[in-house]
Amino acid sequence: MDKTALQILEQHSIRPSVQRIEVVSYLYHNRIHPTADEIFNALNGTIPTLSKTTIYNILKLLEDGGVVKHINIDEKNVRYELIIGEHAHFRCDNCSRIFDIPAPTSKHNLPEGFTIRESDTYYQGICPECSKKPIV
Amino acid sequence: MDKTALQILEQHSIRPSVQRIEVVSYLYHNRIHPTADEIFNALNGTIPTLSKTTIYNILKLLEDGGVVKHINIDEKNVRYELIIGEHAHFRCDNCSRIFDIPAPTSKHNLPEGFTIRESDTYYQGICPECSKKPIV
DNA sequence: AATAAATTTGTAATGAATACAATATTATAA
DNA sequence: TTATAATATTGTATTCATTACAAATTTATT
Repeated sequence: MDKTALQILEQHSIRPSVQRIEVVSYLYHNRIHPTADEIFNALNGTIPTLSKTTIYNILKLLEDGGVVKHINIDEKNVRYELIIGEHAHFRCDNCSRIFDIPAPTSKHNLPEGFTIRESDTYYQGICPECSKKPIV
Repeated sequence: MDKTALQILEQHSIRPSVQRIEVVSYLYHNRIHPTADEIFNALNGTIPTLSKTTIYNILKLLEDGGVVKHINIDEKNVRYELIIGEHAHFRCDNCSRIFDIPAPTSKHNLPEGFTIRESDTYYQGICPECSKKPIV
């Protein structure tokens, strides 16, 4: 049982359960911005009775509770990550992996009247590993 | 028949057709970042035989040809816009409309080895109109 | 006009996400 | 503890955007 995951849930006043702890633990230890499906497949081994609906339920709960954030960089599926310090996302055109990248230092040019709640920066290009090998 | 839309297609070496001209024309005159479904519904009146598959086909063709770009700010549907000058996108939390906003002046903090092909900035918050009226 | 190529269309399939009701688990009251 | 209420999980069915694919139509070429 993951102590850190339990703490994260408690800090956000979300009642822990085996399933919730496992989801948070998975996101904590696998910073790969997984889809709901990937999380389900990863946890189905340890929790054989797991249902995919539960994953969706928990992700919604965690998002409402401010524990996770979804990422729209991939047009197929929604991806999720634990909310950590501010950063940007980089998706490699070649291997499709998503990397956490330091956020740019930006001066926003917002017209009069707009109020920003959140700002996200998405990069696309080639990651260091794929730069070294010939593009498939 | 929209002369401008025809020109845009010709500039990108895409053979014109009634359907293609109408899609480009719609995107040119309606800067609302529509979904494929919205485009279909808007054009189905003028082209009664129109098929939704055609809209998807054309959007893919236009995207490959560098005429349009898709936007992932909305987790439900993919949205489209004509490629114009660089700008950021702002989605209003209240009315869900997407606004074109001047791009921020950014100094990117890319780690060694990453190469950027494209960078997108997405804002979320409250638009001027919704700031004035009480939030629903 | 005949034939080939390109485009559009309709239908069926896919697959992520949601709705919902049933079951199981946990907390609370007696 | 036992009974009851509240919460959480699960399975199934549904929705809906998108894609696959083949037939029909339109446009270009010989």
